[in-house]
Amino acid sequence: MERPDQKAEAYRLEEQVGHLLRRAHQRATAIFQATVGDPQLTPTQFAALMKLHDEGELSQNHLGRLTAMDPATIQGVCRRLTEHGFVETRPDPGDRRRSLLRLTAAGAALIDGMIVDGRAVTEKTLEPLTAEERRTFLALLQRLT
Amino acid sequence: MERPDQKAEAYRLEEQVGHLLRRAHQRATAIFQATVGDPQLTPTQFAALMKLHDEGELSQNHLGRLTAMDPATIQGVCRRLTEHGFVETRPDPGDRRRSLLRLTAAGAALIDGMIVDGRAVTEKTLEPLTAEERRTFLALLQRLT
DNA sequence: TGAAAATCATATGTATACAAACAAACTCCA
DNA sequence: TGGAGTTTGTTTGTATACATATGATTTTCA
Repeated sequence: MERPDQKAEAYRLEEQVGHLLRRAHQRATAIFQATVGDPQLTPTQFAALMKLHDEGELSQNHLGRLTAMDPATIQGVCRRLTEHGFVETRPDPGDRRRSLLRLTAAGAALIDGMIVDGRAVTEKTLEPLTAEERRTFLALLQRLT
Repeated sequence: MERPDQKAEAYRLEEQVGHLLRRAHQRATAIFQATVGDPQLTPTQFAALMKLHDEGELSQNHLGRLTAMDPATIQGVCRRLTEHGFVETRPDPGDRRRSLLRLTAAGAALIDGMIVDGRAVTEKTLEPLTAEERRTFLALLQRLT
């Protein structure tokens, strides 16, 4: 005799973590774009500028590690940020493989004014949850990375 | 006098929901690819096949809504699934704008064998959490979509 | 020291993801 | 009924995201 709880449980796409994470990420990105209406800045570009703001000069791959982008991805992000004039490079004097990336004056001004927007994005994204639920959720989410 | 909790709190990228969701989604995708070693099937392709398995024939945009993909995205996914022989189409007899999508025999066989893998992906992705934490996390995550 | 291994940045190819624009077909309702 | 508005699917363009390959450089260690 099969026990009821041993029977094949339906596979519901809507309950799979991967699918839910994908949708939650889509929503967070949409909120970012709607909130940071000003420039054509994406979440990953914002993350890269923020890290350069905090850390100063960084090599491209190092910046990628700090923002969770692989070398191919961070390369494109940095190229576009450079084209837009928010970032500039100079050769690393101690390692001829590397270039050091840093914010331009325009990039620094942009990111300074956007920290407020960044907080608003997080606030709006977590809006469906209470303060305690937010803490719980963020703590659990951090353990899944 | 400023109260300590009123002072400007540092903006830490590592604590922003959007960034954490992006990283958690990256991890879930990587676990999917490592677990479903068999074919070159992506998470979104898997989701589309699963919905066609559950719902039978669907129009392309309808399938997109059920799997959280916009018309341009689901178009590419369906084109590749058709090219790989997992999906086929016929004209909708009642609406000349639409085509009806359905699984081929190969597609049905593939998805039947992959439901087990799907469960394993969810299991591995949630592995850092206890059973109760998983329930809590999934409940909160569902409310953020 | 000198060869093997690792790292850096780049390049190519594939796959989401979405905005915007479009033509064809359908629905709604005045 | 007939036109306005909507829906369907496609196309173009931009931006992640990653596997894989490559050449230049640096590090490691036998």
